[in-house]
Amino acid sequence: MVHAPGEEERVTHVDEAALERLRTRLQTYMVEKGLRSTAQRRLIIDTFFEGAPHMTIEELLQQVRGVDRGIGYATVYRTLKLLAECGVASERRFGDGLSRYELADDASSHHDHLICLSCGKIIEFEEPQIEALQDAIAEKYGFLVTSHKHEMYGECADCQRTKKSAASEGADGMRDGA
Amino acid sequence: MVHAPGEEERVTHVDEAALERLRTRLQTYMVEKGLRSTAQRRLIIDTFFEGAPHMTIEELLQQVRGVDRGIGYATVYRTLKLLAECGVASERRFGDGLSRYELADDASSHHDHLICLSCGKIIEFEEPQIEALQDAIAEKYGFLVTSHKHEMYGECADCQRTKKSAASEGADGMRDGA
DNA sequence: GTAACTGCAAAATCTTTGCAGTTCA
DNA sequence: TGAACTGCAAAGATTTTGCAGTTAC
Repeated sequence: MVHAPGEEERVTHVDEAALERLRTRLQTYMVEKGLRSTAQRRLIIDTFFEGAPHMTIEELLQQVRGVDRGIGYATVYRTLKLLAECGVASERRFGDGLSRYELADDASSHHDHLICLSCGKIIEFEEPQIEALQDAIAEKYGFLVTSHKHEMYGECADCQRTKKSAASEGADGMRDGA
Repeated sequence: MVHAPGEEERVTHVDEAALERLRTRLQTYMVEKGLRSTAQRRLIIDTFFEGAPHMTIEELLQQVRGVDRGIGYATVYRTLKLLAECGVASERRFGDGLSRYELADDASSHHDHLICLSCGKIIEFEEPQIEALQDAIAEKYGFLVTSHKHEMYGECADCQRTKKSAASEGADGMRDGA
């Protein structure tokens, strides 16, 4: 769980029932398509379900390699692609060039992101009024929305604080530095 | 201008005064940093300022090569990076793995995007109420927002219509074809 | 038994960088 | 003149793919 230390933890209370639903969906999909359950897949999938909310491929790989040293990039890529295909996971990119995956919105509720460009922290938020306005806009354009992405980039409270105290350390009793 | 044919064209009325401001900002930045104005840069920059709203690097390169066959990828990349550095352009990624650039928000007004996954069309929209809600959320988390991204993915009105008529063609007496 | 899966390494993309020659100021 | 710029090609980074061997069903 990578959440803002001082912040109350919003939104990421994963709903157990929804998690079960996702696992069932995956199960069904795999049976339908004649896909197999291998040790590697189980490990990757479990790690993904239980791990931090916005893991990169790299992070996930490192984590599964902690259990099974021999797992390769390709298997992780292929497995996450499988999860995305059946709607259990969504791929997200936050502009740092890395792909991250998160559980589909059924499990954690509908949410969007605040991303700190200083420390990389990702905070989730939820705002029903924004969702409502979005729907209105889509309707106005006759657009059928299947997914959306709403991200705000900037500096989190902690980093602002750190920067400010670093600045005042620099000299003496002066005020805020630019 | 890549806009929905039937749609009223929103937002992309570029404000000439703002455009001038951006050119001035660029000019100032280049002088400050001791950067030079070369024929290639001028061509790329003009093409970018006058071209379609969300060009990819590839598209921009093709367009400038129409004028000067010898321009290389690296120069386009470097020039757009320069524009982004001085706040004249912003890089955007819409999930197809390509970088696109658009003029900074000073020129066209604050806006966000509807992206059609069927035909790739990008529609811009503007919704002050959403901006206001965003600000409220950022404040709640003590977050200092420097930029944001709000995208809705789905199927545009045209593509829905096309798909529907394709479906009814399959059967009997259908109506309008796209 | 066989079709799906795995790991590896090679390939494919997109973007950045190093270099030698060119050009703006 | 000389630092900045350009084009090319090589290098990087991330993701995908081909293949030969392995394994689930």
